[in-house]
Amino acid sequence: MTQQVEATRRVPLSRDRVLDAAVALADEVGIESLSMRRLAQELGVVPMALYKHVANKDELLDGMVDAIVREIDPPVRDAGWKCVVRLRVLSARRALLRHPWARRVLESRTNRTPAVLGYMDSFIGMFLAGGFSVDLTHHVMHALGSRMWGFTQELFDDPASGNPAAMAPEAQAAVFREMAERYPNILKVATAARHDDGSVAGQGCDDQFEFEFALDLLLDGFERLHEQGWTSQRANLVGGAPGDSGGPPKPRPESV
Amino acid sequence: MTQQVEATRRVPLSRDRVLDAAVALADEVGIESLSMRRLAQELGVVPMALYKHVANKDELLDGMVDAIVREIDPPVRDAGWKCVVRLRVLSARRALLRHPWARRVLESRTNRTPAVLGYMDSFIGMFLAGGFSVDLTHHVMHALGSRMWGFTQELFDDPASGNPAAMAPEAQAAVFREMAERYPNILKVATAARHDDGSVAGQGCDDQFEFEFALDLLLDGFERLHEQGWTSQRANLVGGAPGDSGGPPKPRPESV
DNA sequence: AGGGTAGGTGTACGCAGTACACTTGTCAAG
DNA sequence: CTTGACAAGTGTACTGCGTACACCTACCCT
Repeated sequence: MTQQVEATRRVPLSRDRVLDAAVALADEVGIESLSMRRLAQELGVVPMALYKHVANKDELLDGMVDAIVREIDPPVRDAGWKCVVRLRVLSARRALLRHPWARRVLESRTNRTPAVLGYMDSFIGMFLAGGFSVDLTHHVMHALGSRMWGFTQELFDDPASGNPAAMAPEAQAAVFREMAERYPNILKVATAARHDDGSVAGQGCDDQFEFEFALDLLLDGFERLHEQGWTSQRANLVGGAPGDSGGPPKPRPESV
Repeated sequence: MTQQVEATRRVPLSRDRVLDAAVALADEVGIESLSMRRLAQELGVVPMALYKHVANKDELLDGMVDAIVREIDPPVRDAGWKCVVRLRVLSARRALLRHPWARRVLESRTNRTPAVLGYMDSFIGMFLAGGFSVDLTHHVMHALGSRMWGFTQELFDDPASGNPAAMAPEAQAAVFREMAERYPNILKVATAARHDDGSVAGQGCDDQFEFEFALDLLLDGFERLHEQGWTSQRANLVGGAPGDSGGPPKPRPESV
């Protein structure tokens, strides 16, 4: 009988099991529905049991982020910095797209977890290995910002339609007319983006294309600065703008 | 006596009064401590009273965002697109910096409020007025992304120190040693960024500089594409990559 | 004078995170 | 074989949240 109980006995929880379950649950029901109680239930356990394996919910979220970040491929070897960086970012993008909630969580955290730091460190290393100065690398990392993770914020998601097709065509037309009047420019680019791929209701534009467009624009900018031997003339902080060292971005002090 | 009561009687709530109080409270105690209950208390009113003026908390947050967005200056007139865009973004940045919580709220919302749409519309208008094609404008807006609002995500905030100076120097040294071992590249750029302005404990780098650096890098990129008459050859979606129309960003289909 | 209505109130519900004291299962040492 | 320590899981309870719903009340218009 004892044996039977042991046979039925669940495998004990562990931090990894908790984290994996949390990731799976978030994938399934969305991050906003991920609660300690719900997760516990999923694991067939009482809520407080989780606290034996994670300190609190924040630490749980950190662990989830770390798990995703570890999915990102390591940098490819023996290639130019541009290619290495590009592929790495696109790998990150793939990982993040597998878990749509990851973007939000990553943004909400003041990321100091090991995997995140490790990723950033190796990211910096890619530029340094490519011959970038520490100075330029620093600014370039800032310029890349969260695009390092492979996401854009789609502030722009299909502005014309609330629920794509789930409203009466008359109401749809009314919304459309209203938009045309109030936000003519948005409408222009929205409709232009659309009849490229024919659909009105579907996804307005190709996110992957937009992402790579922006990424390449930045990388090309970095390349130009690097070739020119750009360096941040900190002089423009204390005095007049010196002879622009050839590079384009030369911030004029705008009196913030 | 009735008069006396009337004299003491509070001015009635209104949507604007609620919104203003919410903004002020968030400025003061942080967005995460802004609750309906707390806000009601601040206004000397019972929580449910607020619901006579805002539908729910989400709508409250939307209203708060709108209030901030309305603080952004209108575009300057009679200047080149680059200057107009630049100044507008920097104005947005100033507005957002006045309310540190605004970034997070703006990001968390699926922004469809009037002021936000209005801002985006006029933003698009600036490029179109500068002679950009609708097509290029579209991609450029994506590339700008949330930088349109004047913020970077400071994923990078001073990686070496938890609480700047609030820890024992020995512990500080230990952390430092640990960092040096595990994240040597982060350490390199962090320390380099630092001794420029002398302080070790303070803000590691000049956010405004970083922001303008990235912004100008993008704007210069836009300018180059515009001058070249760049256009997105959507052909690369259906067939082979056509003769690159001169512009740098030419996404290779990377098999996402 | 009367009644509709906008604005403010009170009570209550369900859900969240988690503190704290407890039982239970496992295994090593005596 | 007992014992007892320790890790893992439990139960109960607290506080705070957003908000539904029924109610009151003071004012304006007829």
